[in-house]
Amino acid sequence: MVEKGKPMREKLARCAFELFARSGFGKVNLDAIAAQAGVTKGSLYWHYRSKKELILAACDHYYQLWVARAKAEMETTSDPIERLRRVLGCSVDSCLFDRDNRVFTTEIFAMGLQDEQVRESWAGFYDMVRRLYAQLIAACAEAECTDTRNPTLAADWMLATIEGIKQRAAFEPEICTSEGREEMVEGLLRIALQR
Amino acid sequence: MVEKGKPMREKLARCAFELFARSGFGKVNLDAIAAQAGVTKGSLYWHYRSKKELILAACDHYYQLWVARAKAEMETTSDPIERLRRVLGCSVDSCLFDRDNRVFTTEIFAMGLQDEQVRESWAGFYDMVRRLYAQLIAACAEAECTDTRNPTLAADWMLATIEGIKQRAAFEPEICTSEGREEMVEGLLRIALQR
Amino acid sequence: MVEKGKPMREKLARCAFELFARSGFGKVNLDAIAAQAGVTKGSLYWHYRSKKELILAACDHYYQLWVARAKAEMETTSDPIERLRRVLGCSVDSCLFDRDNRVFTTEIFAMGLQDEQVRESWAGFYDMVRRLYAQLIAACAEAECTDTRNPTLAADWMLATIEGIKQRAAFEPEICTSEGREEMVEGLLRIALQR
Amino acid sequence: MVEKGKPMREKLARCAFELFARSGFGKVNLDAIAAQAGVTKGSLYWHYRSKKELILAACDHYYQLWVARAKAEMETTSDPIERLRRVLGCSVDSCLFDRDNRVFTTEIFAMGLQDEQVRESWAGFYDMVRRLYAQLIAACAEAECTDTRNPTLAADWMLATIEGIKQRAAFEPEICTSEGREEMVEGLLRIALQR
DNA sequence: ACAAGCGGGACCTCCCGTTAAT
DNA sequence: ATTAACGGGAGGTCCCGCTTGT
Repeated sequence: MVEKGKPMREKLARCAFELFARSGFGKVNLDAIAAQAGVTKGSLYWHYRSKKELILAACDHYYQLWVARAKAEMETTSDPIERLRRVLGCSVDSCLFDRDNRVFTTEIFAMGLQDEQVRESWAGFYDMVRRLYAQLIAACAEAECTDTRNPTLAADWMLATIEGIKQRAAFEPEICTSEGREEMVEGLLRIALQR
Repeated sequence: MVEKGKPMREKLARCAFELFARSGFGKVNLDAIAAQAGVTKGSLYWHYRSKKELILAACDHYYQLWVARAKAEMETTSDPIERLRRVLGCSVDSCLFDRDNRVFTTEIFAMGLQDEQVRESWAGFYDMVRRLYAQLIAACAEAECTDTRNPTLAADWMLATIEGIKQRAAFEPEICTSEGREEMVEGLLRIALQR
Repeated sequence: MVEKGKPMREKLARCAFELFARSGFGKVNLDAIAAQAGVTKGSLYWHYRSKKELILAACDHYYQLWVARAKAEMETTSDPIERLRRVLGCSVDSCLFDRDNRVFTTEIFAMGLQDEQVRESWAGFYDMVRRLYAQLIAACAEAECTDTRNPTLAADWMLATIEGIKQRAAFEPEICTSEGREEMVEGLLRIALQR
Repeated sequence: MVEKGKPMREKLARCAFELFARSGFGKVNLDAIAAQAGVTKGSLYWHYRSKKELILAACDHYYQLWVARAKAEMETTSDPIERLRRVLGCSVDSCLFDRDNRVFTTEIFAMGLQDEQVRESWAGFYDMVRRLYAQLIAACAEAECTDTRNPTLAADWMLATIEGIKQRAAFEPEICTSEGREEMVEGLLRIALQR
């Protein structure tokens, strides 16, 4: 079973994502990505016209992964607060325990500061995440369990804090425990629901 | 006055910082840094034996800049809350209006994920910043103007949020206004003082 | 006929050998080798990932040359002593009249003192040469024309002396004549056959 | 006691010799040599005008060492054969047990193939060594203990074999034992005295 | 769609020799 | 005699993107 149906284009994007997420854009060359996908660079250039295109494809791959994970988490419960808590837990897990996620998102952020297209790509993803969190927060408000007046604003503050947690996790391994995770999730919930 | 007394070593570190902060580590080559300092690459090698050494020197330069700015801000008032507010304002300004600061810190963070020495360097700076904020927050508590029980914890959450603000600023230019600045500062004050 | 069939990889090894044998490893750069082979340094990198790999390839090329020459010489006669004499003559010729051979083998020997891989490569070749000479000497003994008891030992002493002849040839051009050659060959035969 | 009387020029030559003998000419830079001598490169260039001059000075230093060792060995006995045996033992020791000696002489030999001055320098030393050995061999003949007719020729063959022993020692550590040493010395004596 | 090979160039590393000052 | 600092440049490593052929 050599991965039929899934065309090579997607496989290359996935392999690119995996390697980029391990070592960053600068340290991964196109030969390595092609080799990881079982082809050569010439083939890679048939699917993508440049390294940057491949980076953007890796981003899209990452966004899809994120959405799939969030959706899966949301379908496990119908209680608004629990739902928010679980998606938050998902985000916190990525920050605390998933080094690849830290590397990839940081690389994207750094490149986005210099490159318009990458910035737009990431901004679109960020908006989507914000909308999703705002909806989750609004659902909590509707359930009368909180008095949140501006869900989008609450989501902004919460997302900002998540970014900082990701950074702390990289430099303070001691917070990357299950206890730390619970603290972070509850703290973020307080910010989100403005309790 | 062609900068005597300050040796070339520091000038190189400063030039390196400035170029790195504009374009990132990957896009700045040693020739450019040497040229900016008015010497050649051969001379640069006499002061720093590798690009990484130069990066670390640029970091130290950045840390000194940060400390100098924070100290200058702190000396403008003796009121604890106002003092915290002003240092926070300083941090927020860096995030919202100083693109170079965003680029440089992000590059450092990204590199720190791959390199032990850079990670340690940044971790040391981060600890220093945290201690400073914790002191400022504790001073507010002592002045009985708040009931903050754990200044270090409060500083952690606040710093995390600042990181996120930096990221948002990169992708949402619309928040980079003086009104946005005031909102951010007040919001961070609330987090710091747990009101 | 621009050398088809023989892939570029071998052509590069041959060009590398020729240039190395003329000027030594240190004075030959990869651009020169690539240019000699009619390609650029970028292409060279596709075939060999480092200068050292190329050096080892040049060694292998040299070994093949040596073997081909020895075999050709051996096929010219079936008399054991004459056969030994001719192979010896081949070796002596290399020492006395082939400056490239002197340069290349000396460079390899010098590098072998510092580098494990080169040392192993050369040691393998040396063993092969020793076995070949031991066989030739043993064949002479079998033909009852001598009382050599230990062909390998005899080969060792003989090869050692050949090395010294190579060195003398470099510093005493006056011994590099056809008369000198005959003296050397006969002297080495005496050592080999322990007469 | 910081080495008075001996001027820095000689100290530099000695340090150069030691470093060259460890790593070869190519891998030792002038800064390292100066540092080893406790000065800086600028000072080195006051004493020597180029790296090559320093190499030639290191050669002279080596020649002096060799002569001193040989003389010391010769003064331990007055018996001609024993005297020859002891000087030979000295040479064999250098080949078998002194890696630095192997490295340095090989580097000199390799460089001599490309550089006229180095070649002349080494040739002069080689002649001196040959004359010394020829005298020792002639002394044995005078003592009627052998029928050597041409001491210089005998010395040539013997020295050639010594070179080969040096090379074998580099690639066959198993011959570098005290038993191996005795075999070599006796074998070389047979060659020298044409027994 | 894919493979092999190639072209061109950027960049870091490294080092020799020089100079101004002491 | 000695030092800090510098200039200039060579060379190995590395990689992106292209071409050709199948």
